[in-house]
Amino acid sequence: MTSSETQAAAERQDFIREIVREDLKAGRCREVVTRFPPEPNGYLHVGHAKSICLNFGIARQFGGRCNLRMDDTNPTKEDVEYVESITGDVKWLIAGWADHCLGLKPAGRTAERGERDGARDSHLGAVLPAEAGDARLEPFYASDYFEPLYEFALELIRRGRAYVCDHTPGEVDEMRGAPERPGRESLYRDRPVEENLDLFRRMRDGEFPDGTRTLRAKIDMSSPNVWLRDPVLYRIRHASHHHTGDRWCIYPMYDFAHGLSDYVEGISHSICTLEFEVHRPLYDWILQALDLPRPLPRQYEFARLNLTHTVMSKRRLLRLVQEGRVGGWDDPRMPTLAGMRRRGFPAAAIRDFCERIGVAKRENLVELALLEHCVREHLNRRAPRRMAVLRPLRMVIENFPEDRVERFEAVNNPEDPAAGTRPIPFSRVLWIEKDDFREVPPPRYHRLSPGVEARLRYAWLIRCTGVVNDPATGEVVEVRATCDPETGSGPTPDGRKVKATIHWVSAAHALDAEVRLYDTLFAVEKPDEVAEGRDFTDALNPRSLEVLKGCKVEPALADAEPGVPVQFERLGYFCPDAADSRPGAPVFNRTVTLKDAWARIEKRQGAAGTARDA
RNA sequence: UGGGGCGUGGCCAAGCGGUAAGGCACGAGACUUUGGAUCUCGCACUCGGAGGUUCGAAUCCUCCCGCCCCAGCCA
Repeated sequence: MTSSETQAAAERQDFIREIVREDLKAGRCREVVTRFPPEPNGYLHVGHAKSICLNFGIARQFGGRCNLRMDDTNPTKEDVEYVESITGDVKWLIAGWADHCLGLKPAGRTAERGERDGARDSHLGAVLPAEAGDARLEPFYASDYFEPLYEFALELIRRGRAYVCDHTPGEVDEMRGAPERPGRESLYRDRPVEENLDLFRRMRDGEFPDGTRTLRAKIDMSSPNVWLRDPVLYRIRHASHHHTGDRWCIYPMYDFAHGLSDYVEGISHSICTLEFEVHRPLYDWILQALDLPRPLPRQYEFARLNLTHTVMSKRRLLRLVQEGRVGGWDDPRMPTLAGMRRRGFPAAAIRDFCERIGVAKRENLVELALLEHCVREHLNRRAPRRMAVLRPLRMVIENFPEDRVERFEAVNNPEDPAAGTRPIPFSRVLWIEKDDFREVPPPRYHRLSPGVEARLRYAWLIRCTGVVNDPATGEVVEVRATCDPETGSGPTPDGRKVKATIHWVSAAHALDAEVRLYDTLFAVEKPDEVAEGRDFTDALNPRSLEVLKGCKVEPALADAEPGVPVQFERLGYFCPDAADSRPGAPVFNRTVTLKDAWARIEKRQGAAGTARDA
């Protein structure tokens, strides 16, 4: 955890935390229990990170806990692959920050049924890592509550608040009415309790095919809030479930399962996104209709995160994966936690980002630049510096003997003296970056060109004496230069200054590497807003991935650890790809570029040129 | 046109009746063996609009305008 995180946690203030603080002060709840309840039907993305940071952040700040729960009430869309990735991603994101607040439960345990103050109750408390001992823990599952949920449904029927409805899906749809027009009551609405009980039991026993009957809440078909027009509570689905197997053929709907799951786990604050705001009356109705003995959870809503140059809906991310637009859920261009991790984004940087974007109720579109800023800020302080040449151009130091090797001490991290130094070999033939040489330098370009003197990072000043061109294409294939060995570290003896410092790698000592450069997945800020008749995939950035082979990196990079970021000086932050990098054949992912003043100048000049031409 | 929300600088976002925080982005400069980092300065006479209440309004009231969400046996 960073010190800014400690500090910010104390000051952090948003409308939800304000409510929590008030609830605590007024004694409306004794402990703060939140939950993060994803449906295991896809991978987690930055939008989820916002929710995770909010829920765990609150638990952390107020000494409570946050349960990880699979909201798995729809067997047809969910899969264990997703519960595993979700669990891993959550643990990765909160590691070293809020893992002590992570509420899990002993593997295999389901809710305890019982009585409390004479009322039917069901409860399943969390186990925190500190109290786990040897017990194997796992996330909570809404599907673990299918039995108590079924009991709650029976109770609703007994109370005359729910009934079995035989209308077809089409009829139900048609009878629901429209937002400005009331619906019509089901023909089965006044079925006697006993008949409802019998039918519902037989639904569970598998006597009826899918879609033939539902259990519905008896509320108000003329409510202006359509979610109160006798919403479906249970549907029949003869499908096996990733967690409960074939034990059930009726499955509860979100609205019925969610609030009651919150209740079972003793959640105090149930935080979700804005689109559930209209469901809140139903959330409350269900809990209140049961006269439950313990305090009821309360639902609060905040605006979900939108990020420029990407899409966030699971449906669209799934399409990118299924259509092969990306390499998978963990493709480094994806806004998924798995993708960002593979790309090299530190969890702490993502948390910092989530903190900076704030929590409010207004719709928002956060610039990707903020996320990148957080990543750079984090990495600048800790990533070791290394030299790497991405697009090698041969340079010969004419006055440096063929057989000689010099070693310079290079600082590992100027931001962290404790990181020490390392030796880097220097010899007659070097690789420099193609970008660092121009035969004809444009205005404001102050790197190398014929006749110009520049600093070789950590080494001597050199002066370009000429070039060797490809006779066929005219392309520069070699740069000739002489070095001035009087110009060691520190200022030059004669006080002469040079405009540029360029990086280099000794050709005789360099390692070959593959480097993957990433740009935004989408070419436009709002891929969700494409023109009529076009698809969001039309906005995909054709240059989102550039693979460079034959890059030259300094010897110290031989033992770079997968997933651990380094800075390639003057270029950006990179980390060995966790999936494809091999000891003798490293593959680096570019996490993010360094801020680049020259690139900005070039871009501006380019833009000016276009404007003139137009 | 029913209901539920939301409108503060390019993007986020504080502000809770006392005279517009902060961050990102952007611009200028200093420093610099990363055109990196760091540092300094600049960047809303104004809070969707119009009225009203008040000594005083982004904050309270009224009306208007705009945007988002809701009619899955998805979550």
